[in-house]
Amino acid sequence: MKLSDTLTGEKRDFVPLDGTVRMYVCGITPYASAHVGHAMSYIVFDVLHRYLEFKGYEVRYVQNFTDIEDKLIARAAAESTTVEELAERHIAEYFEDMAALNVLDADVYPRATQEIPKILEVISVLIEKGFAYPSSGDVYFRVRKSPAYGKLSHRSLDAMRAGARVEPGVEKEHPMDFALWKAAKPGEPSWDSPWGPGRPGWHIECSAMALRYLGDSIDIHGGGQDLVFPHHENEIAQSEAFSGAEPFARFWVHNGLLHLDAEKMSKSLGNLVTIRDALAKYSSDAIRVSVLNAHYRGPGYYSDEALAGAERAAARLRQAVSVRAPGGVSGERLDPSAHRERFIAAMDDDLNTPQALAVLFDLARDMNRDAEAGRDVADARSTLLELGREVLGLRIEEREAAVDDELAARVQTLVDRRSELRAAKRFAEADAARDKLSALGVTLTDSTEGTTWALGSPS
RNA sequence: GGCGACGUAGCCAAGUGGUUAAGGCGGGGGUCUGCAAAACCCCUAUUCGGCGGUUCGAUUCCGCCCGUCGCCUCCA
Repeated sequence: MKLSDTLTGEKRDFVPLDGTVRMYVCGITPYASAHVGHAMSYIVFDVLHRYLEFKGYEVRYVQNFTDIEDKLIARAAAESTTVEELAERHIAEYFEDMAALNVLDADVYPRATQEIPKILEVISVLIEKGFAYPSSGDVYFRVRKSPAYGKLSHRSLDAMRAGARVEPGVEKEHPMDFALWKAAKPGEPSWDSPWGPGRPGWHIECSAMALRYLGDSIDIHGGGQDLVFPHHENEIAQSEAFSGAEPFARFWVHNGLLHLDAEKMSKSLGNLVTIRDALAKYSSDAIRVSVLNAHYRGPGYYSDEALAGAERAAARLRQAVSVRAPGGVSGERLDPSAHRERFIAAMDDDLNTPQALAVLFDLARDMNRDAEAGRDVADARSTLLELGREVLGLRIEEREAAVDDELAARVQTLVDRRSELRAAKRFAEADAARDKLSALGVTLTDSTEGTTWALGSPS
């Protein structure tokens, strides 16, 4: 398959270094509930994960939690709790959110606070090699020592220097030098180090975890586009300086950012919709469809209109898997192999999920049409479910009725009475019964085989 | 200011140097139904931001312009 690489700007053939694909995706900083922008990112990498496995690769997927960081410290203080408690709570919530979105688990979920020895090792080696220097309890990375600094984000040190913010009271050799280790302030969580008590800087934890769990050279490093600079730029600099191995990551994969009302959804802007908010209104299939309906590298848009449309689209797939030829099949069958090939070709082309989804919709239409014509669509149904579920992570299942028996019995009684009225052609009374049920949120579906009902709007 | 991305039907969104420019939503028509609802089927861009250039031919390649957005500071 072909995959885009932010570092080179190329779309080229993806072949793992060896039999196992090593994939590292930057995880969350667990100081707040995850929002739908996170959902977009992790759905994208979930589909990449799933597709690589579908292609027969073994994948070792590592996703971190940065559970010590300025925001966590500030938020914990504001909530009068500890950093650990705050992080633990949001990590647990994150796992629930991901499960609800049908995102497969990574193989390892390392946490910064549990990787301090490796972090200290990396920093020590960087100092030994001259890539880092202590400065009054802090340790900084020396960007001028790294000649290729800026290669990922495609900018020069000079260009960055112009806009660099100079923090007062910090003694750095260059404005762009960044902290590997931060001296502890009173009351902050800290760990002992050769440079005094402190905590890791923002970028070092990802380098340490990637190096520890995946090695010096990994196949895919992913994250949102907003991480390209400075986070990933710094990760490359640190990791390559530490190991001497290049490239640190063979493919840098970045997803576009989710927008809400024409602006990027971000924590600082405060225009957030949490994953829980979204799941309260829309199914995970709808959320996934809305994400996968656009290419991962472009921006995404979250709006009620878009999600409602995606909900209808997801329902279309769900409906298609239940179609059967009325009155038996004629012996001809719908052969889905061409659809399957088109789907794979689309996914092979840098994960073109909009096109892959389109193939599934084409298949759904063909199934409806052919079933009506008396053809056997069993193979097509298997293909639709295989590709939709395994690769795109859709559930494609009937909504849970979630109706207790007592209510079901009462509704059924009313439905039966209406059926009797209809049979007697007392339509005015029958319609009144339907209206009454409708007011209770029950939708009726009449067919030649009788009347079925469901809570809420059908399918 | 520097770097980068993008502008395709009412909305979202793929795509291609040249037979009919995917798909979804919405809208219109039809089938089904006692009537509905739901569902399904069909239709829905002579045209791809504007102006030039390259070419036999460009929406697709190049240049300029206009517009939107992102990064350069914490962010998936």
